[in-house]
Amino acid sequence: MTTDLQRIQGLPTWLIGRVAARGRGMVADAIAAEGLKLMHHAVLAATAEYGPVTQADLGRRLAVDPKDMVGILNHLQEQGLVLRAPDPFDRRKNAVTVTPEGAAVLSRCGTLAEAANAELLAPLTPDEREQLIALLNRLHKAPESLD
Amino acid sequence: MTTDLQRIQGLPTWLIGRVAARGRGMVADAIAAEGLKLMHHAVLAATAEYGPVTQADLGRRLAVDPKDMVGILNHLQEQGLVLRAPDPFDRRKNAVTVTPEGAAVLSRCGTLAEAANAELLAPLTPDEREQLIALLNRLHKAPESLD
DNA sequence: CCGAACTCATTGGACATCCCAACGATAGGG
DNA sequence: CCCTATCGTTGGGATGTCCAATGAGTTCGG
Repeated sequence: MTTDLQRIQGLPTWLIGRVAARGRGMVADAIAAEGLKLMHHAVLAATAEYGPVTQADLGRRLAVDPKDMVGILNHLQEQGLVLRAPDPFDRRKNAVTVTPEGAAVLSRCGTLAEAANAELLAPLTPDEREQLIALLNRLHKAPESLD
Repeated sequence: MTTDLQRIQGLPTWLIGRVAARGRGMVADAIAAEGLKLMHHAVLAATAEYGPVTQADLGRRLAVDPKDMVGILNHLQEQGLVLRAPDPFDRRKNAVTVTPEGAAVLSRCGTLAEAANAELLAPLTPDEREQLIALLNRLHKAPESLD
């Protein structure tokens, strides 16, 4: 007999949620050594990639609420990792850029995050890790054609 | 050249987190039709499985904070889906049981949740779905021997 | 040129989750 | 009969996600 609980806990969404929560915690612990939270790390990386970029743009690319983006950038700015400068061509916008120190922190955090990922995937063989990533990529890229 | 952003967004933890968030939302939307939240559904299912069970037991099994368990059970009880009766053998405890209506809602929610899961995994073949579940199970069962 | 509609950054609040700490009532072991 | 532990409950705080609204500024149609 299959119970309702087993029915739920055997569901892929439940399983994925559990693994995601654990991985999230592991990466968060890892990059905490650099004083960054998960989203701070992502925002910093996106800022580095897209050069001078507006907050609204960052929010859209990372699916972060504008309100939360304000707080994240405040924190990053207080740590001297990013700069907010008024855009001379559109005075509504802030042009966000990465400082040299921000780039250095970003580089170190990337390494820490990769180490945490390796630890999470430790039970799998290299082949299996590629399988997992490939499967997840198909589930991720399926709905959102533009990202 | 690989940017820091791509470095992060290609990480398994990032992918899993995105897929988990989407799956969570899909299941939540599905069972919202029955007036239940995710945790309410899980608690209801655990209550159905373990028969008369104490709140503390439910909390331990589902890793839910006792404080939050109070609120969840209050809500379920207001909807007439569970009953809290004093345990005659240990008057500290509440024996939580599922009402017939709770069992009916639970059954319908299980079907809805499975439909949402099927939608999430639609891009994969049946074989690939089994692969994914097997890989996730190994990542999930690795750390916690008792669950 | 002017107003309507939009975008931008920011603020406010609603909720869920998680952690820590207490409390009165009750149970069990020494 | 104490001492310790557990149970349900209440309280507070920290964090993360989401939706609504505001004032400043921009764009576009008429």
